[in-house]
Amino acid sequence: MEGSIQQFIERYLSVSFLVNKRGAALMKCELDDVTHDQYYVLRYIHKRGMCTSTELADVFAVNKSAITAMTNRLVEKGMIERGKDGDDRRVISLTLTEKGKMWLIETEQKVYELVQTMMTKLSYEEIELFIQTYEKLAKILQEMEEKK
Amino acid sequence: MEGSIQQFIERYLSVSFLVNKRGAALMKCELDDVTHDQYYVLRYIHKRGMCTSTELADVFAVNKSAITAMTNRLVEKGMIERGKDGDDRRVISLTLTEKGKMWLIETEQKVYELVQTMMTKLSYEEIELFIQTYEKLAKILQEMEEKK
DNA sequence: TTAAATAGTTAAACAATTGAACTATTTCGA
DNA sequence: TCGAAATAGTTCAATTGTTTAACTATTTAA
Repeated sequence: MEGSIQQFIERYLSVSFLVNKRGAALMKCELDDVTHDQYYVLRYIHKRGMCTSTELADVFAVNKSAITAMTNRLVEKGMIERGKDGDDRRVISLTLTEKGKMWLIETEQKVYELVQTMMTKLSYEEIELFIQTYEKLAKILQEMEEKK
Repeated sequence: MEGSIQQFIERYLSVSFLVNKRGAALMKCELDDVTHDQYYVLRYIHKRGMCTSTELADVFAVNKSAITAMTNRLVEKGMIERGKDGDDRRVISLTLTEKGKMWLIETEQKVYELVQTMMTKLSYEEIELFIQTYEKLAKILQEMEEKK
């Protein structure tokens, strides 16, 4: 039993790193001059409608200054814009520009096709179970992080 | 049915990115002055006993010059060493130094504990199925890459 | 035997990241 | 209510990972 857990850990470490590296490499082909990380930031902002630097830094588990740098690049590319709103004048809201929305919708299409070709090699049930467990892991990781 | 696949893709994209970012952030705490990527390179070399730049570049899906840069840093840190061996004098073999081995063994311990705390929140069967599917995905990705 | 292929390096450029110091604004407790 | 502490975001310098193109050295093969 103990030995098996060890093996699980070993297998998990190997496979998770590989799938991510290779997945990112494949996705990059569909992303024009936007990077992999930038794509996820655009996705997140779009899903939320708008958000703040602090929220992005929390969600992606990086420093706020990393977010400033990334959003600078996205603003330069015309994908997002900064705006002041709300009563708190310290807060800066980030939203997609029209160009950003257009780009995202187009790109989501391509990325979806990519993920779909990958997924359709598995059964419906297998995907369902896999994602469910993955989501549990996300929750567990978040709790572990909060404990620190 | 179509709608569900769309949702799977959406959920997969969100959760895979998050688990990786957060997982990497947690792991980083255990890695002293070695980075997350460097850790995986050390792991890989250790598992294989020795390997070459070209092999690393293939496995991690990056350019060979990226590997040169990384191995330079690992050599500077005294973790690995370059050696000539074999008949082909173009090939440079990469192996862990004693210090590198020591460090890896110590660190694997800590990382294993981390992954273990994560995994023990799931049932044995769930982990088994999850990793099996993950490994299938790795294989599928590799095939997709080769097709290009 | 020479042309093509392969293994690896170098250099310039860019993206992501951290940490510390900073500005501007808000919150809160005495 | 006032002043100190907290919060939101930026700036700057440094490190790391990455790509691309040009390069050296060696091997393979026509």
